[in-house]
Amino acid sequence: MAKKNDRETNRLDDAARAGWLYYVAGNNQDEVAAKLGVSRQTAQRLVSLAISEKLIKFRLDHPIARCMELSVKLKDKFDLKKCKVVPDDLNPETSIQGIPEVCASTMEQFLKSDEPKIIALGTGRVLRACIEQLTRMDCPQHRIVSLVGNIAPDGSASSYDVIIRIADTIKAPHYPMPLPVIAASIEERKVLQDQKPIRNILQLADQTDVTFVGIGHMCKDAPLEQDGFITRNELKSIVSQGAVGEIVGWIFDKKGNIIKDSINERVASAPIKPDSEKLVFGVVAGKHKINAILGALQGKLINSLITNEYTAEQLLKK
Amino acid sequence: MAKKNDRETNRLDDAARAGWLYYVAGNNQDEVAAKLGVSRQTAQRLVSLAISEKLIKFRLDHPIARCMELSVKLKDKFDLKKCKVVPDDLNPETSIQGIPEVCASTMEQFLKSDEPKIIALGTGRVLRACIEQLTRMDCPQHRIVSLVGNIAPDGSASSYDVIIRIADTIKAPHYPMPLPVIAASIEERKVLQDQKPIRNILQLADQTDVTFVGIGHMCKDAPLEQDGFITRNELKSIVSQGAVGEIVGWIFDKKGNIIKDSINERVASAPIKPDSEKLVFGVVAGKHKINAILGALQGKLINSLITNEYTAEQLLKK
DNA sequence: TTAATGGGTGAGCAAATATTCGCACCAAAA
DNA sequence: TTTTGGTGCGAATATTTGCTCACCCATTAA
Repeated sequence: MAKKNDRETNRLDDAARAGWLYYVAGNNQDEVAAKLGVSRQTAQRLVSLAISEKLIKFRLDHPIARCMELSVKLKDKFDLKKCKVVPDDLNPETSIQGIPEVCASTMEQFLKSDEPKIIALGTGRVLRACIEQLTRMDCPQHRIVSLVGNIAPDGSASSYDVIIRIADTIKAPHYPMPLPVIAASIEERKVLQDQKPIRNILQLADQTDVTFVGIGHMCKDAPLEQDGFITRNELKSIVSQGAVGEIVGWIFDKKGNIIKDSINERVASAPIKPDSEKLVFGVVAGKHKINAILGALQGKLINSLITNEYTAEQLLKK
Repeated sequence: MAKKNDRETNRLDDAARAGWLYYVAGNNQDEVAAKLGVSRQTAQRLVSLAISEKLIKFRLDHPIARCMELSVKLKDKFDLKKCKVVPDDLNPETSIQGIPEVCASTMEQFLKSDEPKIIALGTGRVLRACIEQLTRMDCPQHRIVSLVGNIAPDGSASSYDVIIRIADTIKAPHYPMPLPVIAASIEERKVLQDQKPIRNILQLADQTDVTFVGIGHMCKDAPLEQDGFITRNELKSIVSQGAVGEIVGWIFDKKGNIIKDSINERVASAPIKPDSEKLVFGVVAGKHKINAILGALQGKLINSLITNEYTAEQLLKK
């Protein structure tokens, strides 16, 4: 017994030595092998043993390290396909500092592809900031489709519509949706959506390869209300039914279920499919968005996330 | 200016990310590249940037780590060819715990070689313990030679002679030195050493490829006195001349110079050559040995060291 | 405007590292 | 004693990594 223990300990000692020589002293495995008087293969085994036995630890001295950790934890906890966490700056509770840059570079990864892709976008302040960070490029192979109407209640084009803006930057065929976000009635929605071009767009939206959406909160200063798509009373009513957030107009509860309500019945946006096979990025951060994000994650309305440290930490606390 | 700064910061951020993904998350460089949206080459550059910028730190969670550090420092400070430091256990001030094993495995490295080698050994408690740790093997290609006489003043063979013991274990031709450590007079030494076989042995000792010796201290309980090779008065006398230690009977001062004294003139051991090209291991540890070791190191009587953490630390303090 | 400069890039190759496989060894069980 | 399961080894092989080189592109100086 003691013998066996001894032998194991010795092996671990050697592993530690090998790990030290390899990582700390910067020897290669041949040198490690020579210094330890063993074959190179054995040295390699010892090094990998040192790693697998956690004798050797890697530590990253950089603020980014925390973000990477959070990202992995979020992926784990919410079963995300992708997750990026940007470092906090000042006011991480309210600022989206840094997110647009990361979102833009994520988008660019897809845009750089030669293979034609359909990219779907929501609207909102965050996405708007994101596309402003995109670098100019020629992407005639891709199609950009809007999931959500761009017509404000007063008839003007929504100033947060992103499709028009992105068109300049990346020179791709683009498909804005000339509809209000929320129709006046169920009938109106039906008529509007039955238009041939709109049907076309909806069909495109159904085939999307990757989606980027913001997430709206439903408490005070809800974007839907702020932009005049719903009234304060409608807001109160739907919140009383459990609404915590909204994606391209679809209002959901804390489980991520779309609430059956007269508002949702009039939403003219493309439908959102829970648990999509394709990447669906939520691009969102902030204290007042936490519950909305949690809902979206619960219902798998999104399967990827771009957020900041603060928000990531809050999400992990729940 | 700010722009350039930003770009550099971003690059470091990416390097940190790459380093994290590579070392902490265990991705390979292709995966890192994919996740960062860059080419593999770029990912590789980022990873090596993370190393060269010291963003990533390696830490070894194992007692061995400290030993390796000490070993490197000792090598550096005393210009050693080899140095092994074994982890402290209980009573590192007096115990040689662990040293025999390491010394034995060091010896085995040489013994395993197919190329014939001449291996020289001193005597002493530590070396004796070392050869007891040797595993049995057939080494007819090597020759083992003793540097020091094995005859005690009373005519018996010294019980700490290691040559005889090692012969059983490794089945190599061996050359014990049938002499007292210290002759009764200069004339006796000359006569003894002029014997043909002894001359042969001394010549062999001169060609040694690698040497292992203990180091004796000269203060209270000096091994030379304990074993009856010198009297207490002789000890006192030579200590008053600056003696701090002895190797195979040669007594030296704190500079490592062999003291010109009537004792040293009678030492019948093979001469020790300072600053040898070949490896000369001192195998030694303990509080009361520190000054002796320091002397031997100063005079380059040894150029390699096997010791324990405690001793290593003490040596570095001086 | 053009030419030089310098940093970054990908391709391709060489070096280093990881893995797989068959074998030998050892210790516990039969 | 033989068997058996586990473990480590070297050799061969597959994969990964590091390096060099030619090139590109943005910036700067002429």
